[in-house]
Amino acid sequence: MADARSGAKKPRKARERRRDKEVRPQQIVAAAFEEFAEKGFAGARLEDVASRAKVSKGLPYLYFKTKVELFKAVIRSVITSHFEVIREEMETTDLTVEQFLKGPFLHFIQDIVGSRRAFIVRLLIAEGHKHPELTEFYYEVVVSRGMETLQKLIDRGIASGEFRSTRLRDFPQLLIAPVLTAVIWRSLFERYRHLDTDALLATNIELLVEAVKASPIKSAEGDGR
Amino acid sequence: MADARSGAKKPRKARERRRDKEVRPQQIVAAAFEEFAEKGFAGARLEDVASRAKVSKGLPYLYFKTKVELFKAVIRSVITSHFEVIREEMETTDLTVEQFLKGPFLHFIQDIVGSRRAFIVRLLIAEGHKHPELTEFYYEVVVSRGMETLQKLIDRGIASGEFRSTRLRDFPQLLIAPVLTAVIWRSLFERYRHLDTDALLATNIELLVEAVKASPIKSAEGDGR
Amino acid sequence: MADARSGAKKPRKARERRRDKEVRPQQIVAAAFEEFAEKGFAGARLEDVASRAKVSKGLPYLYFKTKVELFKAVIRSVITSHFEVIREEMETTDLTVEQFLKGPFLHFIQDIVGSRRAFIVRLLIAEGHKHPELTEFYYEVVVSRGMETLQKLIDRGIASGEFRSTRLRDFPQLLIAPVLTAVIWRSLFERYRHLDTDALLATNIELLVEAVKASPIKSAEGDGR
Amino acid sequence: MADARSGAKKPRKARERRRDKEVRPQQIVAAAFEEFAEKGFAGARLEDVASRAKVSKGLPYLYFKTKVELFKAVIRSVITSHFEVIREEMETTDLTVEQFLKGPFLHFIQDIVGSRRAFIVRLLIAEGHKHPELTEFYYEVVVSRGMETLQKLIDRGIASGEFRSTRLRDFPQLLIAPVLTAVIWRSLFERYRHLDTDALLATNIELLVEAVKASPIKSAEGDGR
DNA sequence: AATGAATGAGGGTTCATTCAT
DNA sequence: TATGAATGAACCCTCATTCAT
Repeated sequence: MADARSGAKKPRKARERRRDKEVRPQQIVAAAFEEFAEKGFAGARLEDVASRAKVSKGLPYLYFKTKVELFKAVIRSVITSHFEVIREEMETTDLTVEQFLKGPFLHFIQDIVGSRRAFIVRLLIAEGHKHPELTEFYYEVVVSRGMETLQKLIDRGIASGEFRSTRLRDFPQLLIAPVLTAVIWRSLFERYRHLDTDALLATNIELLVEAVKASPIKSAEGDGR
Repeated sequence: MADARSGAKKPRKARERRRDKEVRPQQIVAAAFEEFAEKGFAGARLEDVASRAKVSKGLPYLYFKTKVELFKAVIRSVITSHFEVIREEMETTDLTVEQFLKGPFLHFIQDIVGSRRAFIVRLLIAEGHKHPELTEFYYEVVVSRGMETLQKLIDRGIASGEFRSTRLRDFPQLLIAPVLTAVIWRSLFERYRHLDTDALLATNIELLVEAVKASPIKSAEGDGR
Repeated sequence: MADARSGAKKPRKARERRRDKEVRPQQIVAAAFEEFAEKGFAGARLEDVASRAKVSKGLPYLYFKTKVELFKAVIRSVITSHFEVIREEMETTDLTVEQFLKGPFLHFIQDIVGSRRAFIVRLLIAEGHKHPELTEFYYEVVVSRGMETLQKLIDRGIASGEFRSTRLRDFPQLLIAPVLTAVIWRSLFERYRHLDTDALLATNIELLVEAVKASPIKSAEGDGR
Repeated sequence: MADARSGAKKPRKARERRRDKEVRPQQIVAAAFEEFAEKGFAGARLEDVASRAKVSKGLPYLYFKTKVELFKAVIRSVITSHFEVIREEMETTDLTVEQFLKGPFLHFIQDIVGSRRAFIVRLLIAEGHKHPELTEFYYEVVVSRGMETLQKLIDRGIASGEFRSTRLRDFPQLLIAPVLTAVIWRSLFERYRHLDTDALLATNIELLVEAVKASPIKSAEGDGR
């Protein structure tokens, strides 16, 4: 399944061993991710995690002291890194804010919904309050920074005259809110009624942008509100 | 409904018992609600439910065959009834759509966020996929009808010329999305950063209405899009 | 096995149930005693305790929160009460001190060696340092009081002129020391070489008494014995 | 014993390795001793033994087939040799028996109590009955010989007229009994109440000697008994 | 209808032991 | 000889569920 081509008896195993050693935690975390995603924290059995990762029952404990520790590792593995990319882009782009929201940003959140990362949301909602440090970690790394960055983006739009000054600035959550809805719909209601989540997200951004955009003409007259 | 006048020896006790008989299940469901809300389905112990309801450990089994059955009863008890009221109002009101959204509807969703009912959301997200019938029930009774009703409302706005014809009509979820966000924020992140959920919800509606409203002047000129 | 004679189907069970409820903890402690005595704390399996007590695996946990708790209960059950009797006797007797030591006291310690209580010594030696509260409890209830009482006894002998003033008074442990030896010999070496523990204990007391006795005439005539 | 002068490439390493080869088992046994002493047989983890000995987890298995085997090696290592010295001295000394008991013998047993060797007592008491061969070995090498030697010593005293003929001869354990008491007191009760174990042991010997000594006058007449 | 003692399957965790390197 | 990753049996403890009363 991997790059095995050496005809000798053991060299392949040797290489695998060595690689395994480095990959094991990831393997286990990946398996745990699936199990947790499917069954929730309490519902997931470490034995199943192990056998999904094709290792023995006891091995996960070599890398993760407890089930909770493994759970945290799972959360961290999903969170890490994905958000930095879009953040940087957001701060360095030379697109207009509207273009950015309707382009890269929209794609980013559409991707989230489609990706397995979305499960993390369910996990956090379900178990978060039992693991405050984890929630705090998530808040610091993802939520807090995300909100800040969005706020800056909107502010930039306002400063440049592209947007009116509205309360959207104070509630950047509104740009994200449908992501949650989409994720949850997919995992709960999709089987009863299909929801085009891409369009849902696009529509939300369109409408919000429409609402806050300084219309060429309007700007001459003041913004009614 | 509970008026018993049986001339037995201990009339008062008899009456109490009769009342108990009717009230017991509610008592238990209420206690279960609290436990499930605090600890999730798997984390809640039937023994704790029982003692919270001040009944014996075995009693819940007289009314609910299994823990799952009890869980379902909890979900149903929260769902039931609360939504019918607003639905009827929505269909019979003679407010303009904008007035309705910014008035009764806004209050309704603001209430949800504040109420204990909000926990149900977390429960459903966490456990829903394991209980499809339950999810289906919830979908039918709350989600599906809710979306339909909102759609009708928006359509009414369009028909009356109050609103432009936008895709909001296809995604009434957008009017609700921040409710989820608010509920989850409250239960997970409030301790790190306060969020004014009432304002969040209000802002969302304002912005969406702003976006879809047919502005008197605009209508003459077309809406740029 | 018990007093079953009622021919009816259930009455016996009913009676048993009720009695069981009160006796269960004792039953379990008794079974635990055997298991711990045989295998030590770590070596004993709660499941074996349960089946020895003819109850289900989980029942012990209804009465004892943890294995350690059960262990403590075992220790307590053995300690309690047995020592008070001899203590009182020691303080109220009108025998001479020599008579008391060679009579009631000797019998008391001889009994200990023969009884199952002796196992407790092994348990404490083996596990005591891991359960300081337990050890402290044992020290307070048995050791400390025992030493005090013996000291008083010896002091009485000195005061009455029966004994010389020797350091035995400071080390009443010497009157007890062979009990430990006897217990341990029995459980470890008896199979290789028989030891008459009764005689061992008797000899120790004889010799110590001989050593501390103030025989006024002795030097002149030999020791009346 | 370890002088290797092989002219290989890395002489020093070679020599080290050779030395290691001989020292390793001792290293491991020493580490195991500490662990067993602290935590008992079941409580000690082989991994801790290994890391205390600064070797890898698997190495102990190269020298000791199982944990039990290692345990036995520990016991043997402590037993061996220490007792031969005093035995020889006992048989070749030209001190009087009283002098010997109050001098070298007393020092010997006082040393035991202070030394780490004392832990062995706890280990044997706790686990001995599970390892009969071990117990037998201990009995043969230490107990049996020790008792015999003491008996001979006492007999020598009697033969020389230094001692009366008493039952102490049949129970030389009495000279040793307080050692057990001292060891156990130290490890269990010392924290609650200090015991001067040296004085305890000295007192025991003094009193026993006093009891069996043929008083100058008595010796002329014979000891009535 | 109600109690709560009792059951026993199930899951987290540990650790002696193995084995590929 | 030495390493330490990996195995898997075993054991403590929990808790949904039953059932005699």
